[in-house]
Amino acid sequence: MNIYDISEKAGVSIATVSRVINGNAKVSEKTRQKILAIIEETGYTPNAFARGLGLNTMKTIGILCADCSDAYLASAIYHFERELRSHDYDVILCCTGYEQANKEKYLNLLMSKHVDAVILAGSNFIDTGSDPDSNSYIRDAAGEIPVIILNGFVDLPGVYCVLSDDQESVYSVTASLLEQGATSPLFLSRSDSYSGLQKKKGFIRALKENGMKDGEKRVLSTPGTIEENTELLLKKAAAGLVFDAVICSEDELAIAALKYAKQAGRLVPKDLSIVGFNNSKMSLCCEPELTTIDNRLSYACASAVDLLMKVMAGEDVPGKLLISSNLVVRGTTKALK
Amino acid sequence: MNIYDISEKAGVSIATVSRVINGNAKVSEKTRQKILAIIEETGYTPNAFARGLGLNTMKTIGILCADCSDAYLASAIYHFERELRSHDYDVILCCTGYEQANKEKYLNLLMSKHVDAVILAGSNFIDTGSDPDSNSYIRDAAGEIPVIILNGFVDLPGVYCVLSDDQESVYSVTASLLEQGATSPLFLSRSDSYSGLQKKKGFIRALKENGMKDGEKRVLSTPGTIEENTELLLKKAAAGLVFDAVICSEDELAIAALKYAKQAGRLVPKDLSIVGFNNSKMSLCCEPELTTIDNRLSYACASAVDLLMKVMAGEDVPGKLLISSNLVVRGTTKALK
DNA sequence: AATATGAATGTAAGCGTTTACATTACATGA
DNA sequence: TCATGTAATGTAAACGCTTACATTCATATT
Repeated sequence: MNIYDISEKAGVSIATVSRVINGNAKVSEKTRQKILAIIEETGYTPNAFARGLGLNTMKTIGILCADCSDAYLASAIYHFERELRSHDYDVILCCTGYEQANKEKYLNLLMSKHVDAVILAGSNFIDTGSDPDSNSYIRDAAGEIPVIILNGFVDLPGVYCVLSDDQESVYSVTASLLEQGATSPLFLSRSDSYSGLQKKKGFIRALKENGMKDGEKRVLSTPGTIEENTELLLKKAAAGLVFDAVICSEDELAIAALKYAKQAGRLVPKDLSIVGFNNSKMSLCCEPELTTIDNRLSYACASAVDLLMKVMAGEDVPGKLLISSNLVVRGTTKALK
Repeated sequence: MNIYDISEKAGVSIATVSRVINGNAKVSEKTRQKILAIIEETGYTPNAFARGLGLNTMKTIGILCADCSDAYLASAIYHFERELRSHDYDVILCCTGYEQANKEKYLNLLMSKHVDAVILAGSNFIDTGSDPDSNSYIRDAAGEIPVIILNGFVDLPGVYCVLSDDQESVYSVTASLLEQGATSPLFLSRSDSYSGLQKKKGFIRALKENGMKDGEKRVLSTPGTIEENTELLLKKAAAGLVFDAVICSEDELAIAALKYAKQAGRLVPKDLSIVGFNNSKMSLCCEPELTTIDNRLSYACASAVDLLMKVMAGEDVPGKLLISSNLVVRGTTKALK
């Protein structure tokens, strides 16, 4: 069943059929109805490949992420997918599995499939090192199609970044904690990704403004599982590290902090305050439930798709869109403003 | 840059170039090397649309799920994607958002994109009701391309089901709990999906074999959030429902049970045993950590992809593949065999 | 030396669309 | 009635590949 069959049944040329399918050229109302009826009746769907060949687009967006089973990224993908589909775009998903080499490889693969744009979900796609050419693979892609980055920033033409104001939110919660009497806060971070770095900066800035010069020393960078990080805190404390507040770059780290507190016999939030990040489901699984920073992911994703649609429509849009976060106060801190 | 450019540079015909790209016909080693070198040098990639048109396949698998931000499905998708990509297949992702109408709509959409096969991730795609034609949308799809179902079973030609032995695993843990002295177990289930039903059956069977005829009455079906389910248990207990063990169809329900226990002042696992399902990250976030059933998702996904490759290679494979589960004993039950 | 054989390569016809350009049909005004 | 403009439709080329079939070429066989 192809466009010739339809045109024959309708007694018109294939061009006319194509025109009613694409709805971008004038066709008399009578023939349009007739063709539509036949399409409906036969259940004909245009061949996507041929369409792609002719139009050089398949209405498909590529999403690249490290690991779509990560709660945060999974959520982002869900929102992206639903939002994009409402605009009639498909989603090709690509997970790098945190393998460095896959970033460039899969980005190129997506390009070769002629996706109309690509979304890099997660700040790990940005190299924060000093090599000026480290993000060149992004630049190359952006030269051909729009590139959207979620929670990462790089200033390149054709790259549009949507990020939460991580630095500000960590700064602000740290400042509140200090104001409330905390004297030795700790910052737990998963990695030195772009957003991890921003959060760290916010933490250090808050400390500095409160006369604490040793900010850098109060930052613990650690990958590792919940269990490993619980161990790590126990060890650090045993080794003499003092802390009465832990601000984390992810909820999972905060869970580890909470487990540490249980095992060390410290009372939360009386002796120790804990703040997570992302307002994930995990933050509701523990006792007490986590105070956490909600970076309004679904709003960020919707904004990103909005922005993308504008870019593809040829509109002029800024290369950076900042989304403000909300602090969700629960049981691992005293009341916070 | 197209195949003509390459053929020209190499001084051969486009057929020869095509042959070395596809590697399925004889080309002299000398010309092959020459062409390969030119392809490498120019960075040429064949146009995927034209390729699709010619071959009528795009090496793409569609994955349909209700909600890719659900921890379990997210994990499944991750494993599927990586496994499929290692076989050089792309993944188009489609989330129905639990909307009934989207199941058929998106399945058809995937078909119209000429995916080579489709994976239905999650048992919610199977209608367990009595309408004999309720799964006809699956049959229609399976008439054209292979359909893989994860954790659901329906006996139709062209449909291949990979499922964990949910009934057996719930039966077995329930039996162990009873043997250990539990007298009034409860089963918490999210929904009457195919796999939910199997789990329920296992629970009821274990009860019956231990002389308890009121199995059905000891099953609580509940959607709802952690908070709502905590409330539900508090209310039921207040209304006189007695239970000393809770077996859940998902870890999240077990978290609710744990929260109920905390609020009701019941000791876990001394007064109350709790068993979750899926061995998700959530099961590690609480105190004590959850005893849970690990249905070996990554193995199931790998097996499913294996099976799919065989189907597409024309091999004869069974329509049902059962994956055995493992019980992971942690802190919410006493030692279990 | 003539011929058969088979490997390597080329030719050209699809695959199913879109769309620029050509054509037709029809209404309008002179 | 005829030229003119416009709306509706048709024709055919293009998109970039795959592949059946045709051709060439080198080698082996007689």
